[in-house]
Amino acid sequence: MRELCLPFGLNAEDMQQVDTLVGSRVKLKKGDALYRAGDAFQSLYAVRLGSLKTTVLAEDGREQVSGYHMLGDIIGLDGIGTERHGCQAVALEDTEICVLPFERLEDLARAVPQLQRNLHLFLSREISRDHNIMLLLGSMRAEERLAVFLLNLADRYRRRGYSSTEFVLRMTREEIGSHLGLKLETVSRLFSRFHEDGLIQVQGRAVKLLNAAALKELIGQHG
Amino acid sequence: MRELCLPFGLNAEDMQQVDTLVGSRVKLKKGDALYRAGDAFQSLYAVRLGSLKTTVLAEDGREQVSGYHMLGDIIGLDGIGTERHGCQAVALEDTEICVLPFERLEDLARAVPQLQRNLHLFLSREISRDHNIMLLLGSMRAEERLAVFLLNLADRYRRRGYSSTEFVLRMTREEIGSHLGLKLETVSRLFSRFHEDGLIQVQGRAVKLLNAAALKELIGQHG
DNA sequence: CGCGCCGTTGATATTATTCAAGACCAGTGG
DNA sequence: CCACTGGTCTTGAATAATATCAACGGCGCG
Repeated sequence: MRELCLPFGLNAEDMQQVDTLVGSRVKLKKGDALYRAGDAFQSLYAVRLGSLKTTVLAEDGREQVSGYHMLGDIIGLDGIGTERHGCQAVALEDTEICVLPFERLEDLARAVPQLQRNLHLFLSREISRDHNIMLLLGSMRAEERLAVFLLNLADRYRRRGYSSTEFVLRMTREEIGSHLGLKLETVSRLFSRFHEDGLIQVQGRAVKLLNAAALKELIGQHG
Repeated sequence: MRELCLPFGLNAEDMQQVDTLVGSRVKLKKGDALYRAGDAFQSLYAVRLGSLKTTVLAEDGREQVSGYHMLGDIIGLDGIGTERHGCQAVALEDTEICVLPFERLEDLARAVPQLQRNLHLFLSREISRDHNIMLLLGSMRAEERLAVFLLNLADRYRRRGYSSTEFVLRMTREEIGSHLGLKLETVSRLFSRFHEDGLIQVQGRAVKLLNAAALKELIGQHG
């Protein structure tokens, strides 16, 4: 956990300080909201166990999954600027969260340069991540989008020490579609097609990547 | 400028410190790159005059306009996490930039809480902005996208004291399309349609909003 | 004046959505 | 134990939205 999260690279002394930061732990059941759009922003949250989706809401009620978050991810970063959360975070399974009160985090960041650096890294990476999703949504075909999604997921599991070729999706087809700017039927069809083509094996939410190289090749083949 | 930018809300004393931060000024001509994808990250940049587009690059060479930036905007935020700029910034007209060396900015932010706060605000707002673009790209129809784009532009001009109803686009149809996930022909057709429908007046890049309310209504009407 | 880039518009093709029906699956209560 | 239910997933056929291809007009600049 430490390796992935904010305290990365801190010495023992600083670490002690950071330990005082963690306000509390929260346990969520599947479907519980960690925060909702419009809630006052007070804290960032680190995922300790389980996974969540975050969704952006449009004024007209439209909703889009903006991210899928697992162990070590920091969420709530978009709330800093607006004092209100602009999106919603909902647990996809039983999940545990560390609450990081943001004012204390800012105070501590002034005292501990490495922590400041890490905070900036996380903020900036979120921006890069979002840019990549924009690229995906704006210029990729449906097929490519799903391939990117699967490979990205595989990579994140790998980094956390899980199998990168075999995993169980925590999202429904609809949630995946919402994240990728596609309809659930399209996602379903693509899974079937990938399966037929021998790229993956799919049974409901259980996915096995059979030919990651071919999935990678798929990306970059414009319509 | 100060109102919009990082030093917002600082007292005179702190302001003096911040003044020492600005490393240098850069002048760009139309088409010049402020930085390119892959360049080492060292500084953030504040737009003093003119405008730029930033573009994300995919591995396969695909390119997408990720943002359009004007007076007071801070760009380069995505480079912090990766040590390399993940995107490219190109001037759309003659443009002047303040260079803000990031290490010094971090040092100063530890000393000046309000500056730290502002930096976090900018980072977080960029995230919110990106989430909104994701929503646009993932769930809006072409028509809605252009309406959002125009209204957003109008709002930004308004805040800067320019006319919010009459302005000259600095981007080509292709660049607008790239930003909105559309082809240039589609953008052109939409401009024509909005014109026919009396929503806007358009002549090349000169745009006049005739009925902003109707444009707003347009948003939220799903396919 | 001529060249190149930009923008417009039409006809056609493609892609993804919509609508619709049914299968599957887990949990629930009889 | 089984039928029932609601949510999820799959698949097909028809449809709508946007992309592609292509031609041309205009404008600015050397």
